[in-house]
Amino acid sequence: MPELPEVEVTRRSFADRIAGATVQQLAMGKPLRWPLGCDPVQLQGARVHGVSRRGKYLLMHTSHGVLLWHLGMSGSLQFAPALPARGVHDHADLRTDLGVLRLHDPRRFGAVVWCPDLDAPVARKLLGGLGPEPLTDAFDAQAFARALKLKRASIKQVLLAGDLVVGVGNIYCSEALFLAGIRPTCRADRVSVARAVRLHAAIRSVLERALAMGGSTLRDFSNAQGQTGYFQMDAAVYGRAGEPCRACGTPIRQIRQGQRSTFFCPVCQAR
DNA sequence: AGATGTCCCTGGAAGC
DNA sequence: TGCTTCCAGGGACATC
Repeated sequence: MPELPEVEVTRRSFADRIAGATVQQLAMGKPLRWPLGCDPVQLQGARVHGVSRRGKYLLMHTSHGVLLWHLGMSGSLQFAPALPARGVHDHADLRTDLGVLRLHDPRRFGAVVWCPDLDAPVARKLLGGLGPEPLTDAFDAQAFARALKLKRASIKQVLLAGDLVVGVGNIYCSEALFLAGIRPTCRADRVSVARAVRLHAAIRSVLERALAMGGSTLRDFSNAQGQTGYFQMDAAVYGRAGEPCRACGTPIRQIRQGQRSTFFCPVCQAR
């Protein structure tokens, strides 16, 4: 379940190594979340300039356009000089003169999408509505607090929506709200400026910590040890329904918001 | 227009 | 033991 920290760690693991490569062939497997959007032959001969990240998308900049990679919920990328024959869940192989970049994605919520450039309609559709990056100055506490005042949905759903800040997935959302002492069901416009500022800091703190641990997560993942690492992360509330809150001992409660599980401490997150 | 619900997909766990 | 059902997740799209 890659969230922003793992996507970033993934990026760092191959961006430098693939820069300067020339694409020989893009081989696609079973259909993914969205179609590639072009004939793979068009990418042959493209030179890879670099790989950046926007939210949970990886942007591979090439001489022939931008290739977007999304890991969905079960995707992982591997880049190596050579790889064994594709398995049943390997749905994209980008073969270059420097190695093969492979998307492994059992649940196929991921995607590889080609955009001629970042102004193209498909790029605008996928990237245009994204909010500020949480770990940059673009994510401003005061602006965040003001924006919350315009939203009536629950704070949990507003954070997940991705237009006020990107990269806060279901797991880190529960964790950040716990850290900030805010109940997930609280209406966003009823979060005071002071509490919004705390939440802003909590989001950064949770993501930065996960990013720092993401390295070990990814190594475990690529070593096929099984878990993706969220369970090594020692979550404060996520996945701990019924277990005692580490701060006050009250059993952690689990509810559903928008078809998704939310975890919180009813005492530490009183409102 | 903003909020909410639905769907895509598959493997693993839980329930019968 | 073997079947069925449920659940996890991000995000586009449909509906209210």
